[in-house]
Amino acid sequence: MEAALKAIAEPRRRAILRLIWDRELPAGEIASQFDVTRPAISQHLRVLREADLIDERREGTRRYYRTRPDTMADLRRFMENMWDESLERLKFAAEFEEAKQKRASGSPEDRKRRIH
Amino acid sequence: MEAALKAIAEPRRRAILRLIWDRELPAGEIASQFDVTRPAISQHLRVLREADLIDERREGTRRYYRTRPDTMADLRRFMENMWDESLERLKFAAEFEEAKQKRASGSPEDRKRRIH
DNA sequence: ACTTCGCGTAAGTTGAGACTTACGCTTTTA
DNA sequence: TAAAAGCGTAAGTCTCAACTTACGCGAAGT
Repeated sequence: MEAALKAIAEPRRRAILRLIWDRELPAGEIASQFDVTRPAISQHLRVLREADLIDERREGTRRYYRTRPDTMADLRRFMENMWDESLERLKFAAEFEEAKQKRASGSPEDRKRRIH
Repeated sequence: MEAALKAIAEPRRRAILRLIWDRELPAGEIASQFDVTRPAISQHLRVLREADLIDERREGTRRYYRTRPDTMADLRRFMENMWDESLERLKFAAEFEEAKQKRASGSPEDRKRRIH
């Protein structure tokens, strides 16, 4: 997950992922879409593969790559969880503040505490 | 958006975001939660602020920070869009393949093309 | 006014990462 | 079996980023 996050933080790797989302493509054809050398793309493909973001299939001398939907789904879920957690904690914090307000308006002790 | 993605790719910055999700905290208290020096945290806070992921409020000599829910929501939407696009393209590719199959089983020309 | 507090910033170091060129490996083809 | 195709890997360069220590700055206390 950590590896996947860092992998998609790189714009060129996101472009590669988009390129092989709906179809598998040999490394050479992927590289031909970019203005960097083939080894550079090969190294990007390695990063993506080690993050489980793409599959590799060898056929003769060619290597076909394709984006893995399941890991992409994990990534999406991770962001959703991050968001849901934040919402829950916000709700919790709001309730706590409300309770504090009530206590404060009731007791003089709390009123004093609120000053400082 | 690019900046936000790179910002959350760093584990320590995600930890900071979680720390100030439901409450604002002065820089010093944030730094005290980690085993790196205060300037290091200060620099992380700068990255997060420039990515619009946190808000800064100055009060006297203190600076209070808090996570911005709206930018976090943008980030979540970005991942969802990435995912939705992939689904659409997969569906499109599947329909195309199906059509190709039908044509192939009908015409001898296509059958020959399919071999190679 | 002087000091202390709570910070950010400057400058330097170190390691990671995005590239390049050179090379080597495996599979197909002549 | 020799050559070519289609790759990955090694090694080196350069930029960036995550730290460190040293310093500076404005606000608050004394």
